[in-house]
Amino acid sequence: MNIPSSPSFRPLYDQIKILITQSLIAGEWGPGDAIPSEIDLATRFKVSQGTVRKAIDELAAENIVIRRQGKGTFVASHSGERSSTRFLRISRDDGLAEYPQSDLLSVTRERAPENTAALLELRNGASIFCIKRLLSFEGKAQILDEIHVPAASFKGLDEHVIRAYTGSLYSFFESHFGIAMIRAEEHIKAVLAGPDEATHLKIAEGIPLLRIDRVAFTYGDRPVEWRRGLCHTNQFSYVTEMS
Amino acid sequence: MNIPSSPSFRPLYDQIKILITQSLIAGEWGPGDAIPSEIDLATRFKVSQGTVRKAIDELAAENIVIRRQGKGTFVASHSGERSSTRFLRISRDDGLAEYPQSDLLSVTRERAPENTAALLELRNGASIFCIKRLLSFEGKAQILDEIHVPAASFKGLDEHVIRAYTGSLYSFFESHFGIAMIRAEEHIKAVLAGPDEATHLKIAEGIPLLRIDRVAFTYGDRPVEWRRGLCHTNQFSYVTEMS
DNA sequence: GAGTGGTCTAGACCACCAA
DNA sequence: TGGTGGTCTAGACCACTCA
Repeated sequence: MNIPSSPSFRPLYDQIKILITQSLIAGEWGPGDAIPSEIDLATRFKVSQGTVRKAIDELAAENIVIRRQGKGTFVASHSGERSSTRFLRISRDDGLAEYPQSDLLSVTRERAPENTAALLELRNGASIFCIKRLLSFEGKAQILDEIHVPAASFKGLDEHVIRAYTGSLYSFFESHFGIAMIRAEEHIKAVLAGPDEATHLKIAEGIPLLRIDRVAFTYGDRPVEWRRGLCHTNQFSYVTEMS
Repeated sequence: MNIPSSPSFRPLYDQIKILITQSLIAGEWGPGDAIPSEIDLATRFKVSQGTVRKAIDELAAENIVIRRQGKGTFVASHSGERSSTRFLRISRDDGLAEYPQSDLLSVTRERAPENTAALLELRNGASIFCIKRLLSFEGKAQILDEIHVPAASFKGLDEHVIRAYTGSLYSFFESHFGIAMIRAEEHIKAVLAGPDEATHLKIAEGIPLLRIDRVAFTYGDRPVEWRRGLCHTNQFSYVTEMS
């Protein structure tokens, strides 16, 4: 009879992966920073380089970390021209990529209603910030966003700090609150433009829009943002790939 | 083993990966089949098991092949309850998963117009099949599909063969034409239901719908299907994940 | 128990980058 | 030139499956 020493087998590299993730949660290395070299981590954790390598390989596959041959391994970030478009799935039908301009409409503090609280794993009525903004491509308004984040994690957020920042919202979240978005789930429906959307997107009521609901997660799969985007898709499409 | 240094460096495992892919294209192993064991492939290609392993790891990451510990490595297939939903991103808001029922509307032979030909990499006017069908969840029509495939690759396709088959369309393509879909790109817009959609989906004209355009690819990134789905999203959503 | 994929190691060497 | 990630090997052993 073989009694398994532990209820479930856990490979070494998986444990290493967890340890690295914990260091990321603890903020030992922030977005954009280099993490220690494979050899350093191998000696720190007392395993072979190959084992550390496999752990980092998986983190890289999840876009939590980025490898650069000859330079090192870096914590993924939403800063920089390339990475700022990482979570932006809307693109022009003619394929020309362009980063949208963001116009802030309002920042308010609210109490989380039931469904918002559930999605962000907060208690009902918890304090949240609600950011409304308009994304425009080539000066034409295309997306009306309503973004909700827990106030507890984003202390000090207000209209002025956001306006003072140039760059993507997630890049702003990283640099001001140390919160890195690493994964997101989206649920998409087709809806009709109401009065509010019609005004901001400068279209007629009744025009069809994509309603894109997103929950975004940080390290440890902790949900930290819920947003709803209403997107005018006359010259734009939501692009996905699957395999 | 000595690799001659060529203008661009190509790792051994990458070459192995290409060789395996070529065997898949040649039909040496079909969907659902087991491919040779890592050791067998290692001796066949005269490399170490670790190198074959890395090649297969990548193929597995792309869902081209599926590893099963203790059993072997198998060519990915759309047959079977689990895999038939692999490319279906529409799901009920309440989370209950259910495989839709398909009602065939028509199968016609047509000449590819310019844009269809371009997407499928055919010459203008090439012969294609056009399949129209209705997908229903719990008896309620939700998606109106129009599917285009090159006639040259799907010889003998007609209404009767499709009707005689029970199972997903991609499963049918695999078993009857040996064509396995391994990757797809989708472009999504919001549109209004026209007369045709209204009739089939039993809704009023002007109801907002998702218009989902897909190009699907086989081994070697060869496009073999273009489809447009019009989807009623009252109780359903298109679900995606990103990282 | 034989065969498969999965883990882990140790070591050699290559490609890339920066100083 | 030294450090980093990337490749490749050979071998030992573990976990899983099935006959």
